[in-house]
Order: sequence, then structure tokens, then C-alpha cells
Amino acid sequence: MGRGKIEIKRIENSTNRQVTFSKRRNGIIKKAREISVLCDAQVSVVIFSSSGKMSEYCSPSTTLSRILERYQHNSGKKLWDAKHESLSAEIDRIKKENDNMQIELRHLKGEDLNSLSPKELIPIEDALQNGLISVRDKQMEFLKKLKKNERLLEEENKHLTYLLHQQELAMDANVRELELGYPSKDRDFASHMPLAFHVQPIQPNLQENN
Amino acid sequence: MGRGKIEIKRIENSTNRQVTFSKRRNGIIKKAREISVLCDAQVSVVIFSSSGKMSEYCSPSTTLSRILERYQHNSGKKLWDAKHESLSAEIDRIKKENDNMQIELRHLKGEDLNSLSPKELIPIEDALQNGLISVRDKQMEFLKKLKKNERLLEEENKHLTYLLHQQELAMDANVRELELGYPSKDRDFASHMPLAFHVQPIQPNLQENN
DNA sequence: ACCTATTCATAAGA
DNA sequence: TTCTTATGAATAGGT
Repeated sequence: MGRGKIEIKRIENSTNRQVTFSKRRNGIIKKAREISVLCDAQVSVVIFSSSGKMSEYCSPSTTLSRILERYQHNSGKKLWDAKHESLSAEIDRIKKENDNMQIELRHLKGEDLNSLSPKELIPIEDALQNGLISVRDKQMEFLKKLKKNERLLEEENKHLTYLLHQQELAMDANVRELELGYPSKDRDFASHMPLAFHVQPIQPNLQENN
Repeated sequence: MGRGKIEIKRIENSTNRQVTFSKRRNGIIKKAREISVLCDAQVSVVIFSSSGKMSEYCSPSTTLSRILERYQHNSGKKLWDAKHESLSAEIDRIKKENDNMQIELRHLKGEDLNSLSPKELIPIEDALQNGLISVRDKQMEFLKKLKKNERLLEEENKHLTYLLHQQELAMDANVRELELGYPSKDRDFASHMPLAFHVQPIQPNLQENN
């Protein structure tokens, strides 16, 4: 049906192939729609062109899902059960892993020990002891850090107190100068002080280590 | 196309409908096969007649499953949503649970403690200590049971030794009787002994408690 | 996308 | 169901 008969084999000319695809795809979908209506049939058509473009038709009385459900029931072939089963298998695998960890956790917490032999208790005791040592080491580490911080803060405190005292002395001297008759509009005390008296933290990187 | 034009609406005559279905179904499947070959397309057609008979076509280069996989990927529609989705959700849930347990286990084993604050170390320490107490209680329990068994065994030993001694005495007496001229073909010593001397374990339910 | 000669699909009847 | 065949539909190749 066309200007000439064509052989049913792959159309090598890409443009031609694309054009023919469009026309015939429309034809198929039209026919699908027609048979649906004329014959009360449930039809699903899914087409991918060689360039990957998808077209579909599904009878209005149903859905693709329902057609496929029926397909599986009718043909006995499994469409998605494979994936389905692999998911189930993974669930089982993870659940098993889960159970094992749960048991290990319970044992470490001293629960369900009745099912264990004395021999099995030993590695648990060891693990607990090692864990306890690690946790206490870590706590000790924190304690040391806190003490170190405390010492540094005390030092800084001392330094600041010293600076404060020096500053008071300098201010007193300044006031006395004013009282002794050296009037000045300049109220910037800092500019009259030796450079070293400007307050600076001596431990700028000190952290609280919460 | 035919002896007369027909309207596209349900064919009421059942026989006619069935005949038309057959012809048009063949036509669609032929067209599907042709577009597959001509245009290098992947096509899937599934048709159910109103009487429930199924027909299908699928391009030889692929399978219905793969086409549907591609369909879902391409359209974003889910065909086997409910089951699939819920399984995936469960996997996620269990994996999360798994991760939490894994972290808890690692902490109890004294690993990955650097990410914890001193405040978080305390419940871990408590748990370890409680676990250790439980495990050692259990070990102590075993020890006590062993000691108790030992004591019982010793007692039984003593008893058996006593019985053995009594038996020896009885045998000696028997031998002496024979030597003193009371010959007898009866060699069943036990039948000559008082009933209480038959050896019986006194702790039949004693277990080894491995 | 449109055109149209030609082939194809199929409705109706047997 | 299958065959036949007149007829309308689909479409290949060209524009």
C-alpha cells in the first residue's frame, strides 16, 4: 500500500525509516483503538522507536497495569516477580543480619545470657572489658583536655588581672597630671599608654571542647 | 476497507464481533511485526478479546519485561507500584535500623568514640558496666553449679566406695563359706546380698552442664 | 506536512 | 473457520 511494494526488512535510510515509523505507528495505534471499540477488546500497545521515543496505547476501559496483571495470570509468565523476589531476598538477608546484631547487642547488654555456654561468655566479657577501657580512656582524654584548658584560662586570667592593674595605675597617673594643671581636650587614654598595655588575648585558639 | 464502510462503534452482533476481532487482531500483530523489522523498533502488543482470549506480540530483539522496564523509566509511571514500593520502603527501614545497631555496637566495642561528647559516653559506660556485671554474674552462677556438682559427685563417690567395700566383705564371707565346706553351683553373688547393696546412682539427673 | 498512486486490510457473503 | 472479493484504508515515495 503505497507507491510501490516494499520488502519487509530494515529500512537503511535513516530519514525514511523515521518517517515510515511515524506513519505506521499512527496506523497501529489507530487500529488498536478501533479494535478496542469495535470488538470490546482490551488492548495495550507500547512502541519504542529506534531513536528511543516511546508511544503507547491502552484501551480506555482498563490500565496497562491491569492488562499486565491479566497477562501474567493468563500466560503464567512472570513479568516483575523476578525483581520482586530479589527484593524479598534482600529483605531476608538484611533481616538476618539485623537479628544477629540484635542478639550480639542483647548479649553485650547482659540480656539472654541463659542460652550461652561459659565458653561463649568469655569473648563477650572480653569485648565488654575492652569497650569499657576504650570509653574510659576517651573520658580521661576529655578530662585532661578540660584540666589543660582550665590551667590556660587561669594563666590568662592572671595576665589580664596584671594588665588591668597596670591600666589603673596609668589612669591614676593621667588624672593626677590633669589635676596638676596640664589641661587637655584629648580624652584618648589609650594613645597615652605604652603599646604593651593594649589588651590582647594570649590564647586566641583556646577551645571549649564540649 | 471492505465491502462497505463501517462506523467505529461496538459491533453488537456477537459472531460478527468475534470474526472482526480475529481479522483485526491478526492485522495489528502483522503491522507490529512489520514496524519492528522495517524501523528497528521495539514493540509490545497485548490484546484480550471480549471473551477473554489473549494474544500478544513482542519484538524478537527484546522481551515484554524489558519493554515494560523501559516504559516505566521513560514515562515515570509505576506499573507494579504497591508491592514493589512497599518492599523498597521496608528495605530502607530495615537498613536504617541496621545502621543504628551497627553504630551502637561499634560504640559498645569502643570504636568510633571520637564523634561522641562526654555526655554521650556516660550511658555507654553504664551499659558496658551493667553488661559486664551480668556476664560475670552468669559466670559465677556456672561456677557455683560446677562446685555443687563437684560436691555431689564427691558424695556419690564416697557412697560408691562404701558399697564397694561392703561388697568385698560379702564376697569374702561367701568365699569363706565355700572353703568351710558349703559347696554351691550358684555363682550369683548378688542374689545372696541384701537388696540395698545393689549399686544404683544416687543422682540420676546430675548433668555435666558444659 | 501534504499528495496520491498503489498496495493492503478487511466487511460481507458464501 | 476459511475463502473470496469489492471496497475503503494505509502508506511509500515524492514534493
